[in-house]
Amino acid sequence: MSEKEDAAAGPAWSTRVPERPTLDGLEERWASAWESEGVYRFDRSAPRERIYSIDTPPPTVSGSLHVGHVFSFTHTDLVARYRRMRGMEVFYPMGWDDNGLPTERRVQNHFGVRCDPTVAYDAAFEPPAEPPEEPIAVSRPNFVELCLRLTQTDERAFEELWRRLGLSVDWGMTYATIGDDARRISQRSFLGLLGRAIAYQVEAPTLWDVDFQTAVAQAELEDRERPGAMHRVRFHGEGAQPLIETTRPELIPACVALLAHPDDARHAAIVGSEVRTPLFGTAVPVLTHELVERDKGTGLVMVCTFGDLTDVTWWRELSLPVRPVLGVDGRLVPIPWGEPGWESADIDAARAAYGELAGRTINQARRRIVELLAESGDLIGEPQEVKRAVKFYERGERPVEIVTSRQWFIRTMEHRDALIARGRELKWHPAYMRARFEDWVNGLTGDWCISRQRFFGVPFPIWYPVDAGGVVQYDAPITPREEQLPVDPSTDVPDGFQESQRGTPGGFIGDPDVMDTWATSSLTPQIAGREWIDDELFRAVFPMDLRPQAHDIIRTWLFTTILRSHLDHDELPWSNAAISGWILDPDRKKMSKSKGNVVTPMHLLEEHGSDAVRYWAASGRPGADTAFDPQQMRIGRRLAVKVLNASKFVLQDSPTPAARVSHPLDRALLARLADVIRAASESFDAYDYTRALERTEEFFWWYCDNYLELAKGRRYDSDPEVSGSVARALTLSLSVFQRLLAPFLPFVCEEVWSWWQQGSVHRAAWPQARELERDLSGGDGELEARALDVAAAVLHEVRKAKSDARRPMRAPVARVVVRDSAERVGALELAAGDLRLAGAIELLEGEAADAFAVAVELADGADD
RNA sequence: GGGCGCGUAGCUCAGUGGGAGAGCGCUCGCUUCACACGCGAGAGGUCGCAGGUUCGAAACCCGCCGCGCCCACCA
Repeated sequence: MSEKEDAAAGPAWSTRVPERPTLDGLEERWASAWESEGVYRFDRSAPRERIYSIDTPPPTVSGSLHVGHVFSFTHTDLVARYRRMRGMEVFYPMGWDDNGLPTERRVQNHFGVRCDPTVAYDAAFEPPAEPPEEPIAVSRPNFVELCLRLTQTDERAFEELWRRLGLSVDWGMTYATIGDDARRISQRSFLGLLGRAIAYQVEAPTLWDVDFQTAVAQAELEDRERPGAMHRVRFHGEGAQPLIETTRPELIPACVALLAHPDDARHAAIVGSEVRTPLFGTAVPVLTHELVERDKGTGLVMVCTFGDLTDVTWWRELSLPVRPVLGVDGRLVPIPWGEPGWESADIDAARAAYGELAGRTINQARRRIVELLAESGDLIGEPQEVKRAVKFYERGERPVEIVTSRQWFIRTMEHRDALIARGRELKWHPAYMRARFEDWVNGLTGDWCISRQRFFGVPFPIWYPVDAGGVVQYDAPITPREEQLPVDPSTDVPDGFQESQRGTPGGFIGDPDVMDTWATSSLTPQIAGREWIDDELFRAVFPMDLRPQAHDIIRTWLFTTILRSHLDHDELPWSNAAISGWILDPDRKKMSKSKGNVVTPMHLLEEHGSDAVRYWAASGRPGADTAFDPQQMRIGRRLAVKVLNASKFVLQDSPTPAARVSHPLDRALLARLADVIRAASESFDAYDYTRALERTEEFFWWYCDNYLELAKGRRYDSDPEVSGSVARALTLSLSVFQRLLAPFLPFVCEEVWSWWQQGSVHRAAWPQARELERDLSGGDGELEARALDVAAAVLHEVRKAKSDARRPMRAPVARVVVRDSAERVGALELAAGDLRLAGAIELLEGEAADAFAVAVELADGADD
């Protein structure tokens, strides 16, 4: 039982049972009471072993929260509330992910500005009231300021929603991924990796989005089905005229080789020879490689600079030359035909043909070259329509290309084995989610590219010297001192230089890029725990206990967070990962805006009530995709109403409880309750909140339908031992139910708790089976349990008789004859008097164990 | 092509070696002194298909079919 704390109750805690309890208004009332009482405040003075720390997912603020957020954030809150009631100090901060492209795009449109890192910072800059036609160029620090200004509005709306949903976050601890501290920690970690040569810079083929004109990472790609066409194209050889098939004929000028499989006899004759490309007459070798698939197309494949990642593999392994034709803007660049690397059997023809393509976009160039190939007779047959999966940047609108550029990378390939081992150290909930992590690590094809050619993000804290000849010395980066962080090299000046030297011979330039958003998000445990800024706090919360997140970002957020912690701390960032599923609409598709079926979360909370929505969320098992189901919310609301009414029934006019529960039915009830406490606790310990809810809820309904009915007749019994035993069983069980349900239905449970207890239920002790030990000691548990079973069964038969006779439930009973096994009849004898059937009850012993039969005679006459 | 998950009542799902279950929906009944945001009762299923293991399989094994997600060297 909760200890009565003297005078701890504020004005919000009343002590009266209302006449007509209602759910209306509970959210506002208790959310503000929790805030003013500091119920969820984190006490950092607690020893580490009593701290439970959560690495909350920071939602992207430039967008809106949707039903899926409500779903998964509720799961985390269930665990947080359970651990808090178990006596843990719960470190449960909230972060805002305001760093990245979505915010950048919103700010551009909202204020009518564009970021130009070459512009100087203007401390007095104020955007016009109305966004101008032509965007105003502003410095990166000014742009970041505008981002922060806009995201603050979003963050307030998000916080309001989370409070209404009842997340037990300590709102005194929030962070933003673009905030000063996040930039400081992110830049410091980067500099550490740079010092250890784990971060490095290199000019290499990189995945490239031509619209955003930035490098992107493997983890940010997704496949989309796109219609394409397969073209059969003839190359020119001495005698042989080999055919290839390609979906990307516009890359023929970028062709550097043809490949066949080493065992493919069909092409053995030309392997080792040279052939010339159609239209351009460039000589390319015919080589072999194991990766070529014989049964695709003609068995000959064209290698270009670069059509896909396989081209990069072949280019690397076969030491092929490069012939880049694609520019960073997705258009074909001018080519100096005749110069080294661009030789041709017929320079004029090559120039003429390529002149038709230069400056065009990929799609335009493809259409034109098909016409040219048809005219020259090198296109064999008609192009065949094909469906093909094409890689897109997940936010992009055109396929990613591969472009050679200078980028920053973090070494991951050499750590793959260690990362797999980290994944096995981590406790996954559910366990099978680990396979997704291992699949991803095993499938990595290159180091993690972390630089982006964008503006709103954490800048690389790097400058480069410019030599006397004006050449940038990329190999000799200048780094800031730690205490200078965070720096923006586009406006800050490195030690020993003046601003006037920026971009001049003998001067310096800043690295123009920003980090991938995951390069910062991968440090959320360090950011939330304020590593290096508040090391005492960091030591208290890191490594954290829990990472909650959805399964779609295992390859990004979960993976990169493990990587960074492994590299910087040589340990896991957290000991448990709880993976939530997605919300599916009734068609079993992931709910998304494009489907037009997104319901706004605030509307849901207003319509059904927060407890009801939480109940629905809690019914989604860890990891399982769950259907959006308003019906389930109505059931949750029904449960909340039941909690109100059952609590009212137990608490109103309660006779004086005895010091101890003494009667068999009451003792049996408490014994079953102890089992439920054990089951719910075990489930919560295993992060299976759904099972904890199911067990508790199932028994609570049974309790209302059966035990409370049995108690009705007995609680005002003239014998104070009977009434005292019932009263004690009722108050003990009510206290337990209110606490077991508190994580799921925090508002209604706080309300009913306040009617008779001091302090918040959310800081009360989680129920323990041993609270009931004293009342359960002695006696014959089995016999008493059987008595309760049989009594409930008889009650059921009596109701059935009334229902079959279409009589009201208050119809009097003349006589009940129960026939059952000797064992069960014996048990019922203990409780027969407590059934209060208002009529005679006869017990007969039957022959077999399944002899249970009840004959009910209803009294004739009026029902009232 | 590979991996993971799923397939049980009209719907959403629980059930992992021995009685086929819950809630909703449906049908019928009832103002019952906590609750009409209620209460009581009832109907409803060849547990995806086909083999195997076992005295016994919804559950364990093998194969297949279907759905979803992730991954892949998708020319």
